[in-house]
Amino acid sequence: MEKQNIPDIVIERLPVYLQALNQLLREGQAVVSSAELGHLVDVSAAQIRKDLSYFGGFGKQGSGYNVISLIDNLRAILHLNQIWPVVIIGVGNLGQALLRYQGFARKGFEIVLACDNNPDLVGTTISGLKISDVRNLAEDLRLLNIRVAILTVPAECAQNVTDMLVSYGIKAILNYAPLVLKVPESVHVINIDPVVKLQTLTYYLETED
Amino acid sequence: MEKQNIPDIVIERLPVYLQALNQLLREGQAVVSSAELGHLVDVSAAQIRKDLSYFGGFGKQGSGYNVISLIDNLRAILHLNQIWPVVIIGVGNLGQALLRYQGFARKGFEIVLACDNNPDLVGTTISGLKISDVRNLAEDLRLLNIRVAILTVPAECAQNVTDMLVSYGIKAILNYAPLVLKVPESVHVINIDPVVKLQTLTYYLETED
DNA sequence: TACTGATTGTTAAAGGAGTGACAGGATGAA
DNA sequence: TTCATCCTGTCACTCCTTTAACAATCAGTA
Repeated sequence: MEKQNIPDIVIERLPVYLQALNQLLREGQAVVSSAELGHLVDVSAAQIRKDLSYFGGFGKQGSGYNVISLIDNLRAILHLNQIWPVVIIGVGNLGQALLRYQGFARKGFEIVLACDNNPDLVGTTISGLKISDVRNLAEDLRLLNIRVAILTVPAECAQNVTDMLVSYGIKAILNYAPLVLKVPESVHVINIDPVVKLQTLTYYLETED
Repeated sequence: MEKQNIPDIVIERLPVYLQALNQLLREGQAVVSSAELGHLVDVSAAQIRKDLSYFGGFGKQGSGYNVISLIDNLRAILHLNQIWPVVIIGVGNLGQALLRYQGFARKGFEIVLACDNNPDLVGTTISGLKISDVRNLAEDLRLLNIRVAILTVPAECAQNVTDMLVSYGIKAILNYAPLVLKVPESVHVINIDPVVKLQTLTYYLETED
C-alpha cells in the first residue's frame, strides 16, 4: 500500500538507521533525537525526520524517539519481524565466507541452503550446512520457501543462474558477480561487486604516485 | 580540476559502464551506441551520453563510441592506469575470501598487505601473502605506499582501526563492517555490509509467509 | 498551574538529477 | 556530389531530493 510512493533512496537509509539504533540499544540508551541519530549515521536531522515521517509519527516532541519502539517500527517496515530463509548460490571463496559469517542470524536472515555445481563440493558440510547440488535447486527452493538469494558465482554463469532463480520464484538477489543482471521488474537486485566500489573510490584519489 | 562539480552518482556509474565495455571488448565488438550500452547496464541512453559528456566528447555522431578508446578514457578518469596497492585489514572469513579472490589484479588493484591482530594468523601465508601484525601497520603502509584499505574487522574495533588507518595516510576505505565510520572529509568510504543490503531488499518483498 | 527549553512533523523553497527533443556532424549509398 | 540515415552532445524542462524554518507539542521546574 505504502510501497509505490516512497523513494528507494529513503528505503536504503532505513537499515542504516536500524544499525545505529541497535548500537544505542546495546549501550542502554532509551531515547534519541533526530540530531543525535543523524550524527551517528552522517545524515541531516531534517532528513531523518522526513524519512521517518513517510511511515508515521514515531517521535515525541521535546524528547525524541524511543529507541526500542523505533527499532520495532523499522523492523516492521522492512519486514524483519520474520526470519527470511536465504540461499547462497556458488560456494567458492566468497560463498564460503558468507556461509561462515555469523552476522545474518541476528539480523533477520538465515542461510538455509547453499548450492554449487562442483561435484567435489556437493555433499560436504560447511558451517553446519550440507552443500546441495544446483540440479536440485528448483525443489530445494520450493521446499524451503526461499525468495531471497545471494549470488556468488563467476560472472560467466551469473545470468544463466539468475534466469533459473527467477523462474523458481526468487524475488530478491544480492549480486556479488561483476555484471548487471537482467531480471523482470518484479525481482529486486542489489549489486556489491567490490571492484566496482574500489574503482569508484580511486576517482577521488590523487594519482601522483 | 574537474572533480568538484561532477555528481558522485555519475562517478558511481562509470565503473559499471567500464564493466560492460570490457565485456563488449572480450566479445570483439569495436563500436557501441549509447542505446546499446544503456541496455546492457540498465541506464537510459540520454543519461549515458550526459554522464560521459561531463568529461568530454568521446563518441562519434552517426556511429557511437569506440569501445577500446572509451575504455581507455574511463580508466584514465577513474585513475585506473596504475595498479593501486591495497591493504586488507582483518583476515577472518571475509578477509581471507577477498585475499583469495582473483578479480582484483586485472581491474587495477593488487592486495599487497594483509594484517590482523590474531597471533595465530600473523606469520601464516594465504594466497601467497604473509599475514602481517597490525602493530607494524604504520611502517608497512608507508613502505608500500598504500592509500586504499579494505576493512574486514569486527564492528567493535572498526572505528579504532579506521582512526589508525586515517592517521597513517589511508585515503579510501571499502568498509565491510556493519557501522558508519567517522572519517575526515578528505577520506572516502564506501560501505558494503551485506545485511544492510538484504534489509533493503526485504522491504520490497511480500510478507505473507 | 504557568513557564522554559527542547524536539518533532510538515510545509515551502532550493537544489540536483534525469528526460526528451533536436541541431549538427558523420557515414554510406546512389 | 547529393541524399537519407544514424547517433552524439547539449539545452530546456520536469521530476525528485534535500534543506530550512516554524508552529505545535511535550517534559520538567518552580
